[in-house]
Amino acid sequence: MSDKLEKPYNPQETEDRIYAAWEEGGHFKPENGPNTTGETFSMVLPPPNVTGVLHTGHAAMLAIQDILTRYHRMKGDKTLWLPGTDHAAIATQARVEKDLYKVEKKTRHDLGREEFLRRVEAFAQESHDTITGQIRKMGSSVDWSREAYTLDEKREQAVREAFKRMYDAELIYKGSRIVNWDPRLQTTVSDDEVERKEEKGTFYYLKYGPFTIGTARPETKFGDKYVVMHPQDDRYKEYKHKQEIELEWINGPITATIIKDEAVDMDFGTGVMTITPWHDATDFEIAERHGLDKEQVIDFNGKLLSIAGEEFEGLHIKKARPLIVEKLKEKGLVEKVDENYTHNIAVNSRGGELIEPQIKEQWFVNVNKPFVPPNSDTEVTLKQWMRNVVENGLIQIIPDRYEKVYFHWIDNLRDWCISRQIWYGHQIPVWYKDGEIYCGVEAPEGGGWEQDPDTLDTWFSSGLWTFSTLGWPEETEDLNLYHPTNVLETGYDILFFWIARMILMTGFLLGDIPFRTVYLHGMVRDEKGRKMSKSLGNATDPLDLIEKYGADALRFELIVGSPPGNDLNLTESRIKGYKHFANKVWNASRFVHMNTKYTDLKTEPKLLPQDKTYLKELDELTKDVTSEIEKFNLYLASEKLYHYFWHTFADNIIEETKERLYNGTDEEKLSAQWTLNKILTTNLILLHPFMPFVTEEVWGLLPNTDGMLIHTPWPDAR
RNA sequence: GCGCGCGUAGCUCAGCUGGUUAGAGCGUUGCAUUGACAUUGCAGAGGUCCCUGGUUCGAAUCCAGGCGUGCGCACCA
Repeated sequence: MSDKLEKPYNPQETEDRIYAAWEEGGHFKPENGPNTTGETFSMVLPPPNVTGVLHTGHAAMLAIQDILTRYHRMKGDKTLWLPGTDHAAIATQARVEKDLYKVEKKTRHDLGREEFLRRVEAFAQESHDTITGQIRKMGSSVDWSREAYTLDEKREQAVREAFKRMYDAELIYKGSRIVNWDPRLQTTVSDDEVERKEEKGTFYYLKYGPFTIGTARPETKFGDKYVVMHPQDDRYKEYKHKQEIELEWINGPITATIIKDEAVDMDFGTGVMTITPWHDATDFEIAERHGLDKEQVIDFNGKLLSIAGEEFEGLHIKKARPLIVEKLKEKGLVEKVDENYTHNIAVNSRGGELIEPQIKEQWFVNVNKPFVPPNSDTEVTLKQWMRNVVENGLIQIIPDRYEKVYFHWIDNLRDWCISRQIWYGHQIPVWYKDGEIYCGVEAPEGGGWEQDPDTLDTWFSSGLWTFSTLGWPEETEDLNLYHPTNVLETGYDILFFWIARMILMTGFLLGDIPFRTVYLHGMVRDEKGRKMSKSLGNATDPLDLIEKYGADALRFELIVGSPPGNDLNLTESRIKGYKHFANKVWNASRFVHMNTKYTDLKTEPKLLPQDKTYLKELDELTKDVTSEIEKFNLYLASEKLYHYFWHTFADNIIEETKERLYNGTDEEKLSAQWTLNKILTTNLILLHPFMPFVTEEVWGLLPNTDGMLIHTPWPDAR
């Protein structure tokens, strides 16, 4: 065995073998850990989308979570890190639709729901296999025996149960409201999935009777029969008490009603505007406030309706706009044109298509309706609940500056639109028959019932993740043992999408929190701090980096010098440096091995004062590293270990002991041997969460160690 | 408009609750090394710690203002 300490360290030869030994030995299962403290420690893995492969951001997430997991396992907590993947509904469907069209020039409607879903599932399965392989490559010590999928049968049960309970409590309702409609994907998307993109366009000033109104979208103006002004705008005071005016509009004379509303920004444009309540959220709200008519102008495919007149009906808005502008000009209704107008347009962040607001009947979660949570007798709304649990410290967010961001988001939160007109996802557990409506976990008895064709927003099922994975709605032992989970570690970019929704769901369904601590990591960027993207060509595949430098080195790079919440610029030269470090660990171990292998070091010999000093420093290190990990300062813990190992242990202590090892008395020699072995083995333990592979490999090759390092107890800091 | 972050060596970045000669990786200069390691060691060069003012015995670190830069949210008729 000991001949294996060859040089230099070869991660490629080592890592897969070590991982297999851990996995096959059942070492990731909480039941098999040392479990000496009587405490549990649990985390769920934020399930990666089955839309492709993992990126370096995932790698960072895996590294951080694995460090916490290994630390707690070694410390003696009954430790569960539960893995899984996310069906990602719209993202996955869009991906498959894109491929389908590219390769076969077909749409999902050409295939039909059943066949199309078969294709998506095949794709998801393939993605799943790739992803779980990558998770293994990173060294993640997840309990594969508990692996879950957001769209598997058990999770389906949880989703239906959750839906039914919320429906019965009237927290889920069906209503006609303005939603974000994606005409290409033919589905709604939630407010958080809409992204604002800057676009250069043209701004038209139109003559609207005595007023001038501005618009970037002339094609929506056909039905505009309300003109809105600010009630305090003195420029238009002559109209303050006037209700109606006659004017010439695109398709002839109309009667317009003058509305006064404070939503108008007096400083923008001319301070007067017309509204299109069917296709704009702000306009919709104004119309609601004043009880105005709402008329649809654009259909769900982006084509103009009959309100546009025979001339334009059926035309797609893209084609119609120049024609409409032409007509407006002919009629003398265009007063001014601003060609250099930049504004933000709404696009679907899951597919990049323009969003057209529409009024549509959809399912919503009411965030303002009071309910009584389980285990409680006071009423709260979901909004209040989400705020309370963070405000009163039940949930701690690291870094804490994100608490402010979280509160701000809650303050702006509107009812959550949860229905999607796509096929891949959890179909809504509601059935209809002759005007009757039934909501249940199972389909109703008897024939003639038709299930709602819509599916649920992917975040609805992810919101249940901390407990649906543990067996809920059944009262399982896992649920009792591991919920609430201790830590939820994820990127700050999904604070709203996911964290907030988990808090919401867990609050209503369990009257509890899903986790005690939220650890947010930053975005992984390229060396120059640019976002990694396929189009820039700067996206790095973690597998390539592992191949080149080893998973230990990559993990170290993702941890050292990267405090919670800070973006990290991934630098290859630094990864190389950490590969050197792994090699340093290897070589220092070789040295200790060579000089101790024939010596029995089971009992502590009489130690020289110098060695006692070294061991005292070692205790300091242990104390420091432990406390930094407890405080989630992994970046400091790893840096301290790096420095101690290289510049204290290797550069000083080893150098100093050489003289004694080669020329000292037996007593001096034995003291040095024992000390070196002690320092090395302690460092291997402390380093193991950060660099699991090289440390486990070395541990197995040293003669004075027992068992596997993964289950070796964490040292007490005296 | 509201909020948040960052500005430290040529480059990319650490520096916790203020305390001695300010650190890392890579790069760079010189020397050394045949017995853990050239994936090495030692030594060196290189910094007005963005600017101004304040608090303090003492500030890269705390406070205020400014400049630069990045991000989130809202609005965008």
